[in-house]
Amino acid sequence: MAEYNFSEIEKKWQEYWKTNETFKAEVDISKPKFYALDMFPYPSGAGLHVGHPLGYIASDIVSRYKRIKGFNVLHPMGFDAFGLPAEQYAIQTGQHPAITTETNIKRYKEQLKNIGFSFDWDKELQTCDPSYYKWTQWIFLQLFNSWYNNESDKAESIESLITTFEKEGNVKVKAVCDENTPFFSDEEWNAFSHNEKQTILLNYRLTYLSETTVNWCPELGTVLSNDEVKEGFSERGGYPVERKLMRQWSMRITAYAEKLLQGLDKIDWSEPLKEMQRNWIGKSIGAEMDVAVEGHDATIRIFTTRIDTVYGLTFMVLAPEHQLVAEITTKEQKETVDAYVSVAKNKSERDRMSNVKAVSGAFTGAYAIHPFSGEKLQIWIADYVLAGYGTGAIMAVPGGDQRDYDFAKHFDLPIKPVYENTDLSEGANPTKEGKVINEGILNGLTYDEAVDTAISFLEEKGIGNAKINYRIRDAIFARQRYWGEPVPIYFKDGLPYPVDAEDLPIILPEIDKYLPTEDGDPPLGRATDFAYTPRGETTAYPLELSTMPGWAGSSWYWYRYMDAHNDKAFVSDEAQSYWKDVDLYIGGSEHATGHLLYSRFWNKFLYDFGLVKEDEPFKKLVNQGMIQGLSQKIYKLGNLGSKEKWLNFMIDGIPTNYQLPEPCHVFVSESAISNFPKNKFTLHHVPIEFVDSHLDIKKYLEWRNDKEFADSVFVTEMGYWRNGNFKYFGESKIEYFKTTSEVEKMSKSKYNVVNPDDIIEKYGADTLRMYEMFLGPLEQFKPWNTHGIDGVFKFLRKTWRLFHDESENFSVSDETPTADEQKVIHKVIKKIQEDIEGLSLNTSVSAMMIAVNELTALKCNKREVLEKLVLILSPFAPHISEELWEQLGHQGSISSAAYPEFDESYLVEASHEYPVSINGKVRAKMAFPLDKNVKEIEAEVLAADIVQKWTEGKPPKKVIIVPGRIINVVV
RNA sequence: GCGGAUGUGGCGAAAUUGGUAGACGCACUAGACUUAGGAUCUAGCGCCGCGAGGCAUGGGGGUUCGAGUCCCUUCAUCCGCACCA
Repeated sequence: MAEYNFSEIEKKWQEYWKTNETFKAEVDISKPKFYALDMFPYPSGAGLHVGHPLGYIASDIVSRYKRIKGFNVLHPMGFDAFGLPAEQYAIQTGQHPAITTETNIKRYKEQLKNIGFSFDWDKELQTCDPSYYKWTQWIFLQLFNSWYNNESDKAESIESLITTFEKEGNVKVKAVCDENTPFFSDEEWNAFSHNEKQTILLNYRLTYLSETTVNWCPELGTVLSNDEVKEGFSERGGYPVERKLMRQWSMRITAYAEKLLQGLDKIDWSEPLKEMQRNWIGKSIGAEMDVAVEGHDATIRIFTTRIDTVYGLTFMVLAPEHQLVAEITTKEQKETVDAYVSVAKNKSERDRMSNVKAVSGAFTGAYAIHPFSGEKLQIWIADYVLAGYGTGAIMAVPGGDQRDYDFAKHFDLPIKPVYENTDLSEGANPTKEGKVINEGILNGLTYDEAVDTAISFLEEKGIGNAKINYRIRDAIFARQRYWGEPVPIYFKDGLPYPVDAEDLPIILPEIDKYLPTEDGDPPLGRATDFAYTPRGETTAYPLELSTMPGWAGSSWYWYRYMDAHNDKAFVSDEAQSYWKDVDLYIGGSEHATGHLLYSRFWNKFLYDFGLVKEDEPFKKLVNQGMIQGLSQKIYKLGNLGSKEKWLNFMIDGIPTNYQLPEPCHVFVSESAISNFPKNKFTLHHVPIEFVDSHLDIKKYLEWRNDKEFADSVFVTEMGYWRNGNFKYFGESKIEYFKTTSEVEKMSKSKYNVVNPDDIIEKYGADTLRMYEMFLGPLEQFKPWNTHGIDGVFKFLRKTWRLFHDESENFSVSDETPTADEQKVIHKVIKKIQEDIEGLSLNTSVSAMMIAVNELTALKCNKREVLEKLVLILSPFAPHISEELWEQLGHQGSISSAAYPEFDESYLVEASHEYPVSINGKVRAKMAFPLDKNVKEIEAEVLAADIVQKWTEGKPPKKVIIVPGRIINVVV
């Protein structure tokens, strides 16, 4: 037997697992289930880097642990395969995105397999596979055919709504629907034409087509949802995004706002993540109120969270887009208002954001009547009031709100205090403390009383009510792109109709070019015969040309893994009743307001129809931190194109000039950078493989592969390198050219990607797995560095040696372990168990190292101990564990073995075994856990309650002592 | 501005949840074995001090017999949202 030969062992066992289908997960009601899920990757062209598997390793450790703990574990992997990068690549190269995607998936799978995950590859899914997206389309149809009933507080079939309309119209219906839906009676409904009915139903459907303001990205040629836009730029590609009015598909996620919020309380997610979702949903409790406009029938409806401050209302502000603006603006003010509106309209989202502090607005010339006091109030428009939130109009209370205050100061509008002891000379007083002053029915009341009183007043007068508002908007659900799921909708008379579920999937058609058509239609407009003939008809109607957004396929995929090959249903009832929900979901926090919110939404919808068993899909969720790369950069004098003739710099404070042989590119070592004037450099990324404490200049130039750079000069603090030769400025000779490094996200363009395959080749997958865990807490962001990896590798080699003698032969003893050996192994069994349950995987690796060190020191080679050691090691380092398990004489995979029980009696400290007595001072023999010595200790009893506990009871069970002092007594 | 998190050696980090701070690993130092060492083993390794000892968990204050841990305050860094009424 040879030394620890990881590559041979790893190959052998990966092969074994594959041929024996070791990790196949089938419904087995005799065992408890455990579902460990990873966020499936989008297979990009750059391949996996060492950061990707971090979460997968963690979930794999838990999966393997749960298996030997007796659970039936579902641990699947698949690919989120539709998306923009493959399509952008297709546009550039003409290659079909399916081919790019397939190639990338193949590469990903190879890389994943090298790491030795216990995935059940039989369950693999790809969102771009028609047998998968058939069911994505099917769920889309369910949403299209549903509405949300606020009365029953769940989604119901659209048929039930039609029945209600036919019987009693929509007046009594409490639905989540378009706010502009007119009221109608049963007679009116029945008198509507077919098309009118369909148009109205769109206001109720949970996926619907409507005219809305969307995020339009001209570069990508598509609309984007709110979570795909970051600070006015597209998340993918970073292109500018505009607001634009378009007829678009949306998902009525707002119907589930309250449930999505409530549900957060019962799931085990990290607090920051829940907070992000709460923030995104943005519930605020307040009131709505109608404010009459002088000389008009129209009233302005406003939303406020501070109805208690209504007496501080001194003017009104409308959003520039508000529909009443045109109507109420006076002739005198028309020009000013129109000008302001058009400026506001043309402001891009970015300009608006960068200009948050600037106060602007225009007076409409109209006046409103204060609903409580009857005072006359000026009506203004301003872009600090958003059309998209609340009612697009506010009551301005400059005494209580800083923005209103700034506005009032700027335009010299009146400011009134609301609460007692308010100083308004510097700013508004937004607090709720004290009593309301100022005249009126709220005078002298506290905040709570004032709110109640004001709302009662509004209700009495019929001009308002309490109101809950949510910030979350319906999600735009269409992309004018090719590489996505076709929307199963056809058009007749310009109205959308669902494709019959029997006719799914609507296959993504082949097209000649992946660009919009000349008419500006999405790329699907290029397809010939992309049409649908409804059952029982002979006419073919055009199908929807948009495709679904990237998040469609990922909003339900965890159910598909349960029953991946079912062609009768998206998941069988049997599989779903067993696997139910995800016990542990690991993935990045960047999906907080996208995937994780949409998934919960779809899940709750499916739950309403009894299609799934749990209303929350992910019981426990952990965000793994990103592993960042350490980029290497070099300084270049001037721009990339510019050449230098002279080197002007300082040495020891003396200005120095060197004439270069001819003008050339000049790179400067980090160590010499301070010799040069500042701000003359540009920084360029260098592939990290050329840097090993210093830059390998030859390799770098070779890589540049550019004649123009061939004679570049590389300046260090002592001289410069050129064409393989070094010229020194003085006596000293230091030739190393230093780069500068920076922690950044790993990416191809920064040349800082570390491929796990390289690590595996050098150290093996088991070392990679353990090292990634050892790096630090799972949730934390951390840069990748290989500095500690030797330590982990040494540990595995040491472990191997416990089982083998000096001549590398397998050698274990059947003798009974000593008490010391038992203590070591039981301590670590307990620790690992606690750590895995708590996902504290970095400390469990440490614990394992300690155990192996201790066993090595004890020269322990007892079978009983080593078997247990292999078992607890197996989730972390499965390959070496399988090999050792086999050498110990076991048949088959270790994953069918049982996790060892720990025996508490080996772990009890000696403390309570020694008699203790009390007499002012206490003498006791105590075991000290850390130095493991039993010492005689003199301790002084200080705390009275301890003395009492001591004297009341029998001999204490446990006494904790630090030198000189008793610190606790467990009776 | 609002919300959330995090601050411990040269570095990654531990700390049984209020009980000997710095486990474990890296780096470093010395020694042993070696033809050699980027192999292995042994010892040392927070700071000050020859020592006894003293000081140390971003800073300041508090509660407690006892605080990295709890409370108040302050500073710094990171993340999310951002004119949300």
